[in-house]
Amino acid sequence: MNDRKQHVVKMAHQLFIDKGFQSTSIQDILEYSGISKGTFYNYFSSKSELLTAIFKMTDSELEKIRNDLLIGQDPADIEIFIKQVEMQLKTNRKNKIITLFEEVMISKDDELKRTIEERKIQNIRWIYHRLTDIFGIDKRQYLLDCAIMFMGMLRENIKFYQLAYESDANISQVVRYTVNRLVHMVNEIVQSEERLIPVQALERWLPDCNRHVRSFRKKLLHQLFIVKNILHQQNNQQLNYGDLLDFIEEELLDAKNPRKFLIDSVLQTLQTVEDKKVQVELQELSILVQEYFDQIDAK
Amino acid sequence: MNDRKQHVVKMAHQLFIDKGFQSTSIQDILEYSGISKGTFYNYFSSKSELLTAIFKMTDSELEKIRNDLLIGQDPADIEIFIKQVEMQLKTNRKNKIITLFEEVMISKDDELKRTIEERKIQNIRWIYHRLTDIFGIDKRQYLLDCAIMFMGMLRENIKFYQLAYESDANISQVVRYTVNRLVHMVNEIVQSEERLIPVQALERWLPDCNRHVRSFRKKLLHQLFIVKNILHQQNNQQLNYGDLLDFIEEELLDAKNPRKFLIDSVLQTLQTVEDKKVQVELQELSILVQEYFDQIDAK
DNA sequence: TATAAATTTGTACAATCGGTATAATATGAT
DNA sequence: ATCATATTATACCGATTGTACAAATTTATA
Repeated sequence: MNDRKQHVVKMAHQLFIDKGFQSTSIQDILEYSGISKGTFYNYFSSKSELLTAIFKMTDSELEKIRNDLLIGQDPADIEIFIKQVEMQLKTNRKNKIITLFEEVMISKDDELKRTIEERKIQNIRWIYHRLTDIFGIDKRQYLLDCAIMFMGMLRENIKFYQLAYESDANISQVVRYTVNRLVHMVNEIVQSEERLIPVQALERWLPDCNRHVRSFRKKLLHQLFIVKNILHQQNNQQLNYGDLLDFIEEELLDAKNPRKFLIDSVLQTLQTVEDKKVQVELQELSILVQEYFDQIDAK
Repeated sequence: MNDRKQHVVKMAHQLFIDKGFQSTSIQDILEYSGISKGTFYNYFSSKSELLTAIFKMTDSELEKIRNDLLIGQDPADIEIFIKQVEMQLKTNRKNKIITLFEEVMISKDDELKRTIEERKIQNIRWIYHRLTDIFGIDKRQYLLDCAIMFMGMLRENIKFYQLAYESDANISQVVRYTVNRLVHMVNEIVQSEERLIPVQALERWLPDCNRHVRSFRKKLLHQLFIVKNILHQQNNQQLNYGDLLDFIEEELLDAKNPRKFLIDSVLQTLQTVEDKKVQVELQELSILVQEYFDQIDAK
């Protein structure tokens, strides 16, 4: 994305946070970010499209934060999950994401609505995935229901807790309370063997068109996570390895035209790590990258 | 409320259901209900005020349905609670209340936002009250938390269940599943003695200005309920007694200028029931009515 | 450097929206 | 019949999103 365009997105986001989506006119955005109307409609076809750009940015931010919290940790440790949820709530509040979500579910733009809906589903999906880490994959039949109800409880608890305590609200207390309920609920549901929504529905909810892209994203992030994790466990002295991996992630997922030669170069540098396990996983990563560029060339 | 005005409210509601609030222009409403712009702004000061009128109508409808389901039943019977919740969901869906809610939380009209917020709190309050009926008043310290979480679970469950089954969605299955979770959760929370939000907050959330009005409404509905209940238990042959009680309710709560002489007359007719208990409760009712008119005269 | 291509600007414009104002007309009660 | 009230039709205001387009500016390329 263009630097200038990026700048407009940032400025608009700030305005949305301050004044809300509906109350911010396009004229406001033009003045605040110092561009003309023509340029705006050159970048975005509408105010809604600008908003989706903002969502994509905050999505990436959130995913990164979440993953970083997992590095070098046991995925089954529920304390890590709690921290992740807290961070999610914090960044969402910083970006006023929830307000923007609700504000948008009204708009006539069906495309935008679909985007929001998909984001919510992705979130449920992430929670479901983490619950399988924590409670064991053998309980997966019940864990989608649990993820859904956890989201509902958490949302409503936060809302009324804030209403009760206003500025003194201590969100982490709410998270802990809700997680405690969740733990008991999982046990109870597993025992009762009651199910509401089949896990298979999760895949059906996500549109086919993006499946390949998402699939690649997921695989890549997973593989990067594995490598980072190994390096972390070894407490590797050369810290810039982490930066190199971050660079690969950014270049592949965010850049418009990822520079293959650069990524190849970085991978080669990483291969100098004298560790069998790391080398094996890096090989996997290289294959993924190769597949990705093959796919681009095919188009 | 004027017949004509009522008609406009109905027509507008239909349009909102079909097209949504934002997408329905005032011009649409004028054409659909066959009035002029001047008349519209004579009836309502804004589109928002029209919406609050709709909410008030559906509120009354819901309250009536709920109460009728309780008549002649044991309040501690959880099956009645389930039926009440199902009916609530049904009428809400019929009136597209939830969609309208969400659509409005965006608007710049703070007064309207406050109205919606209050409605949600009233709903939590009702659930809390019913939970004390079902699980016992001694557990009340924990039942507000339970009511809040129940709402959250139910809402999210319905959303994703509908996403999974679309038109085949069987809401009562969702309600039953969620209530089952609730029952176990109540036991678990009582045992753990964990609390999140103090019950006292419930009263603080509601604005003082309406307290007297709400208080009267509540008392009146309660007293009417008692009388209806006694009559029902006796399986009284004269069915029009129920109609007479309904009339009192409508005249007092919905009419602009309740006709005291009519209500007095109806009360006199009811006093002819030859039953000590009914007569005592009717006396209570008469006192309430008297207090109400005293209050009006004082203004 | 010169020229062509792409981008950006400024502004005018159309259409729609919620809401105000008002003069003319219709309705209804006494 | 009269007079207050309710209703209508219409013009208008300011703000909004979005389009159109010629002129100016920046960028890439030869």
